[in-house]
Amino acid sequence: MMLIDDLSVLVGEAFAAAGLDAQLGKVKPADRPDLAQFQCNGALAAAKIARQNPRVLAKQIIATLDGREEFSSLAVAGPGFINITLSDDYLNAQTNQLHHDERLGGWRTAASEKVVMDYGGPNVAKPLHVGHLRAAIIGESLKRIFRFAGETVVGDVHLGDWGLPMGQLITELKREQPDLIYFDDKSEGPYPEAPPVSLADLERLYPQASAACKADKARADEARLATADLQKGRPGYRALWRHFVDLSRASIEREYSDLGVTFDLWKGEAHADPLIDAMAQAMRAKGVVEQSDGAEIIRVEREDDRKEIPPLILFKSDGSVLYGTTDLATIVDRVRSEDPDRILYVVDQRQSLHFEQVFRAADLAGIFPAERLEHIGFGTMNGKDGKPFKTREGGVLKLRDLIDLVTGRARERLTESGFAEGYGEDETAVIARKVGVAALKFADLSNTRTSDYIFDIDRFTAFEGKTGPYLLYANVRVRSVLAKAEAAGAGSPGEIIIEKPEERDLALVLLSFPQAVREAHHRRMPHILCDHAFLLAQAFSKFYAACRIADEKDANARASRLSLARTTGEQLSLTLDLLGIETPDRM
RNA sequence: GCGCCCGUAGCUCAGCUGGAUAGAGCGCUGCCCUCCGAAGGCAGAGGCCAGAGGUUCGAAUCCUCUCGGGCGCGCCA
Repeated sequence: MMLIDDLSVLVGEAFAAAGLDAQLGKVKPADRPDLAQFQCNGALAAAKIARQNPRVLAKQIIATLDGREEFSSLAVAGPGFINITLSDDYLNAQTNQLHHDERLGGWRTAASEKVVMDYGGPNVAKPLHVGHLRAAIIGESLKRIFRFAGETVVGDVHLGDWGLPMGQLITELKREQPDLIYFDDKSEGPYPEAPPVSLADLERLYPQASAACKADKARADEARLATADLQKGRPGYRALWRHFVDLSRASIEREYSDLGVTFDLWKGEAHADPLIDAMAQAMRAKGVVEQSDGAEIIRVEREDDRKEIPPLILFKSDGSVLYGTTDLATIVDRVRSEDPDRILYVVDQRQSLHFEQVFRAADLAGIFPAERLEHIGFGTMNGKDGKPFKTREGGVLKLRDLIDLVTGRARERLTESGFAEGYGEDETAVIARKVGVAALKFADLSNTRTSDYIFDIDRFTAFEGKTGPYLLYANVRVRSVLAKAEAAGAGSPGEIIIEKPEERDLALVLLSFPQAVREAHHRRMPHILCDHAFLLAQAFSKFYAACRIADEKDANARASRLSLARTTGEQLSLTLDLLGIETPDRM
């Protein structure tokens, strides 16, 4: 069910009856809510094609529709807009239907697909930082939206566990503890079960190594060599690497989980490694691989390219692989183990050229069709100076610190407002975390996915206005009023009969939910659902301010409003859930 | 150099498959709790949609150019 489609069909039939394209009957919410609820601009377009007066055409369309029970008013306005207002009977019927729908009107795709979604990309030995935030929360939301829309989704973290950083770690550790058995080139194991380092060591070693390699070419070469050895299977290095990965994974998983982000697969670049040789063989046999300066490359440029697309390097001149190679092999792995219809990469927009190369190479090699590989790029989080965000000390802000910060602010706010009085320490802590994380996620998700935005800590921890906490607050008030009604024996929710303008507006927002889901899914844009959640919470707040609910004297009105409130609460929590935002029962 | 993205209210952002008076939040000025949670509601001030051309009955939206900002461009990930 989708109100706007039903209306479009009706109006489209009127256009068809006039000998015009039914597509012209497309109805959308009115730009001028003071004049109507919906509008159709088709007469203007039709007039252009048919070389007729748009107002005359619009009148003709209206004449066909006039008298239908769906409408209370149809009018021509301005140059030829058709303004549409629904009859309350029709609106009541639609709203009651939505109220009884298990999916609250939620849209579902007609052609369900199996989708692998890649929205992780954390690196071994590096704690998550704000740079991982967007991928994680946009990906988590898209996963939920896709699933709600009826797709089958497999989320994969795609751990960065196989590149040069691994060689850097190995060589750095070797400098500190050269006597470890892992570095003995005569040893083939077995190696100790316990890791030779702690997580803290790892997080210290990596930046140390990275800086050293940048400063000193010899160190960089050494790390490159170690990377190549690791990839070739040197036993000591493999054993050491296993420890690194295991240590990191546990910590990374915990941090994602604090954000409410989960993955179905915890594979990494290394999983694809064993597939590389056979893949390369097949590619060579297919004739898509060339030699160039000692490296093996795949040329992916095309005649009609507007820019130069560099070739994808399959093997470097020293024989080791790059992330393009592992990305390709990862597609091979995903095809084998998941057999997906589509693969989505939720990765920073700046990687777009890389993905273009990988997608083309995959297509050329017959691994997977490029049109079913999508780079869901997102904008960079910048500081107030417009450059990628850095802390005052110039470092990257760790996700853990950010979560602690917003949770702390939420906690302060909770105590000063007196909301959490008498809730007990455990519950208060849980609420503070939910409120803080909701603020964080909503602030990020409500930006258009593809655009860069300014990371402003005050905005991320704001609790008024268009924020996560405002939505949680609205949701909590719905629950609260319903609980009060029940406690007071106010009867149960009944048939929705709209009387006041605030009720009408709320109903219209409720009925726009399916569109929001369809649009968010179609464009892979969670911010569309953020807007819906905000509009819904706002419409509810106005309704709540204007109408008595639990203590309304008239029993029919009370039952109707209880239904409206309940439906609003359900749809609001559902929408928040699709955004990956947890809702406390009270706060 | 080539290519991509962006420039909308004091600030942060929507709107961009062309359509009426360009929206929201924050901030600012007022008002509203003897009434279901004021993290709320109501009202107000605030914009030549970077600039210049063009297409069109109609442009924030499409095209061209200019200015300003960001990003990417074969052996890092």
